[in-house]
Amino acid sequence: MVRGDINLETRLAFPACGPRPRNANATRAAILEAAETRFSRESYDEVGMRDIAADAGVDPALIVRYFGSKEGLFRAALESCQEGSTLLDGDRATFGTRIAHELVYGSARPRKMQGLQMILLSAASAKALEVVRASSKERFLDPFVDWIGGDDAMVRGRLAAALMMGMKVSREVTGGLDLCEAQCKLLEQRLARILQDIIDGA
Amino acid sequence: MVRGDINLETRLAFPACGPRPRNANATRAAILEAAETRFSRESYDEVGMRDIAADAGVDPALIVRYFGSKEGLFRAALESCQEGSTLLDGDRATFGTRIAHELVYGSARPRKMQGLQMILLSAASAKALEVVRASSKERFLDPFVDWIGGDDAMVRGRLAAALMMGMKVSREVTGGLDLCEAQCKLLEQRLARILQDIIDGA
DNA sequence: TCCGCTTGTCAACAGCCGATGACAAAGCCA
DNA sequence: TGGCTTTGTCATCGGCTGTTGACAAGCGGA
Repeated sequence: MVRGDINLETRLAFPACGPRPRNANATRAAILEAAETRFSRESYDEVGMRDIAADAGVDPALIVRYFGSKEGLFRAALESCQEGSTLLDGDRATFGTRIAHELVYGSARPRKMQGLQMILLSAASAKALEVVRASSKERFLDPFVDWIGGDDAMVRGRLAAALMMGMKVSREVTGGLDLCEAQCKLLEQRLARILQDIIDGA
Repeated sequence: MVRGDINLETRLAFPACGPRPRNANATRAAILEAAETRFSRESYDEVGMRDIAADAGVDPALIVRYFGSKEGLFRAALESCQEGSTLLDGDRATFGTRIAHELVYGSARPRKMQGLQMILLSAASAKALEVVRASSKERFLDPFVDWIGGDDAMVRGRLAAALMMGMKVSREVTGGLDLCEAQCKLLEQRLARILQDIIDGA
């Protein structure tokens, strides 16, 4: 988060506190971080380069300089995001419960599934879909399938991934507020068992 | 499909074959049909009013006249679509197999799940999401939950809907070409059983 | 000190978008 | 026939988008 001697908050609070310090690495990183956040909360089409630039406290032209284009930035953000995925961290036997809890009770703007969120949000946009298609398989699905293991791991990975993504979409669509406490708990339990059954191959 | 004495194909082939016949109902219907098709194939943000107008062989200004705005047209298209949903037609005991077959082997541009596809594609756009939130529950989820029945029908409906939507997204993201015949068959079987188990409350 | 490369800033471009309002023509009714 | 409403056409608006190129300023090496 180093960007010269002036941090993001200060810069946002006092936009006219002088020109941006010359630091290419920090600037690049700031843009990338802003892009990850934006693209995991809004769809590709909705996010403007000026938005990202403003978040990073940077001139929009610098995005083009460092990432070539909006599509290039999206690609970089997607790849950067998925590297940090912690989906598969933890005991295999508790995979279902962990994921189910995250899906039912987790923050609507999680850090854990940021890559998944980006894929989901931008799957609707043709341009972004190209990028997603090119990298989601090897960066998300393949590791997941490897982690599952076994003959029909691809099928099981596909099922589990579909269920996870569907739960996210479903929550997005309904606004996430239409179930009472008991129903949430029940949903969590059933979801956990289904997920676990899928990866266990039951 | 009646629109004066000149049908859509003729009009597209000969765009200069005279002014559009004066027929408000037919024009409205043509716009609505074009919108349904477009919105179920591309996201809300990607579809332009000029695209829809061109498909319907209509001046873009007429869309505003008849539906108020792009958002109004989307709302109308969504409502019109979901009325014709045939998801729940058929024997309850074969629900899983029917849906699974449709999800695995069905056309990428189905007529059956057009409403679902619209919801999915446009859930990423903030403006469309408002509309979707307002009507998807009562027009899609509630009938589904009623059809399932029982105490925890809401939870089960949610799970099944999530799985269905997730499969659609998953297929979209991967391009739908990454499984061999045997794997498709296996996927279909497992999906069918999981779906059936969900609605049966197992 | 001067040069050259890097980095940041700014104004502007072409293109698309949704939406508006003026206008023309068709059809209907008195 | 004359007038009114409905329907369709067209030009255009303001705003936003991604992208570009000119320009300025910092900074290190000769």
